[in-house]
Amino acid sequence: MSTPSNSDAKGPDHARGASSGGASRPRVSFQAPKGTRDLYPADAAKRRFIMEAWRSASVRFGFEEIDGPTFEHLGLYTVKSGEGIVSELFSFRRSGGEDDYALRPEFTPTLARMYAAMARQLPRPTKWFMAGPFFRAERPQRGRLREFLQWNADFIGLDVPDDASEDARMEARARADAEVISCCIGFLREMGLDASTIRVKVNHRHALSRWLESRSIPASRHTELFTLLDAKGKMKPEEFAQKLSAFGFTTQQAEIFQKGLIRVTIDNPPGAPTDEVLDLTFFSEAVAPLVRALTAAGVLDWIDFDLSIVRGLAYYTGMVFEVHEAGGKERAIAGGGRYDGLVELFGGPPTPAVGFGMGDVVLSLVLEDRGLMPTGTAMLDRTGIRPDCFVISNGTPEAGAQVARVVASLRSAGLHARHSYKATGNIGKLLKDAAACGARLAIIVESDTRATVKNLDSGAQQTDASLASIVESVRAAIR
RNA sequence: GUGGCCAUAGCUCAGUUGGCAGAGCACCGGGUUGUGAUCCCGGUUGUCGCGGGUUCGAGUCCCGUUGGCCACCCCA
Repeated sequence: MSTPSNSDAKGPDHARGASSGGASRPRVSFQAPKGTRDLYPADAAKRRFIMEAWRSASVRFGFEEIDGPTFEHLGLYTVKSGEGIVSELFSFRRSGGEDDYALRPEFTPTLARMYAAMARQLPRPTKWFMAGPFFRAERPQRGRLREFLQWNADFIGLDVPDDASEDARMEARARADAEVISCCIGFLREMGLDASTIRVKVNHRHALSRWLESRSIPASRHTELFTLLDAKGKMKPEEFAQKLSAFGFTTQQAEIFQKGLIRVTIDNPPGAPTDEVLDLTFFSEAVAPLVRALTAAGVLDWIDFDLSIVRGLAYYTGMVFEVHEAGGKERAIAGGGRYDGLVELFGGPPTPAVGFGMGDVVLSLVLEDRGLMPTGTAMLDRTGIRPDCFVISNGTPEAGAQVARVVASLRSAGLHARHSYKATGNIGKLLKDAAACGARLAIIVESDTRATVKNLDSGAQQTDASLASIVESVRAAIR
């Protein structure tokens, strides 16, 4: 390791090896790439916990699991989002190849591609979910990394015939919208969150569009209004009101947009005569079926209707929503909406669809902050990796000789059995080892035929158990 | 892409005007009490993120670079 450096002869470009081997080597970084995570056992358990909960909620709500490639042709993403998206992607070309690829930054294009390819033979509606890694070339900060997990659930097509009336289709869209939102809420509820800590903010693009149309404001300016509403929080109220006046809204009306929230119940729909400042008739008509469907699903108490939620994406065509921690300090936990034109854009038949995505980064922050991320044996239980038993010797040679045999027979029987790798015969230290790994039972081998079975949760112990029937004893004790 | 702060043992951190690389916890071994604790003794752990520069001498000062945290931007 004391080889003299020959960097003088190699020049500065070769003097940067992280290795101390002496000979020049390519520069190697021993740090993980920016915005990625190394998952040690406790971290991997958290990931598994979240992934399993996502899967469980999806299955419970009748979604089927799919997945696609983690990289796609670069063009798949520029079709929807334009060339500007490229700087946000990890894109690459294989050495010697001619095609450009990109690590997937989102799932919707893959979903639309997969659906379009099979549309003729898929049931209506089709309900799909997936959860997996995604990649975005953004600068990391709180709640945002370059590699993260995302859960997607999508409801594609409607549960009515193609020739159904527009009213029937509107009701069907609202049912689908509500089912997707309910699935998201069902997961959050399972995590221990509730309507006082989490708010689901919902808006409907038809409401604003029809309001603008009624004022003869051309469609070309609708996007401009969406952008302005999206930027609401980043400007002073006076500036916001002044810009809003360009769309015919008064200062008083701007205050309603400023506050955003419209709390709605089934008995108190928006557009009631009490709303004198801003005529909410269009909003009311747009969301009334959705309010009914959310009520039927039992989740209306989680919902705030919020006129300022627009989502950045141009492709949303109806309901849009975001899920926020009630304190409003974190980034959005989840977001989604209706995108009725997207499947067609990817070569499929005209197909209404609604879905959402939820990342693991903000979710984890919220769960950790509220003490809802399991730790210790609770996490081992939730992820199914808690040891059933920990086999130790009482320190005598004849007992010590039996440990490996006992462990092997327990493992052959399908039990999760561990033992100590320590040299000590100190029973107190070995029990500490057993408790540290979260084992339910400790088996203290006492001789070449007998053992003590100790329940590490209760402290109760059964003495003089037979080694010959140890598997049955363990099964009985952990039942 | 822009800006601020930061990087020393496995973890949390100290390290004075530049002068021998440190503490607690953790971990490992031994001892005591046949039971997870307490206690006692001993021990391991360092490319001071990386690469240059200044200097007799750099963890410390300077430059660059990588990574982290935070804000802006963006947010599928």
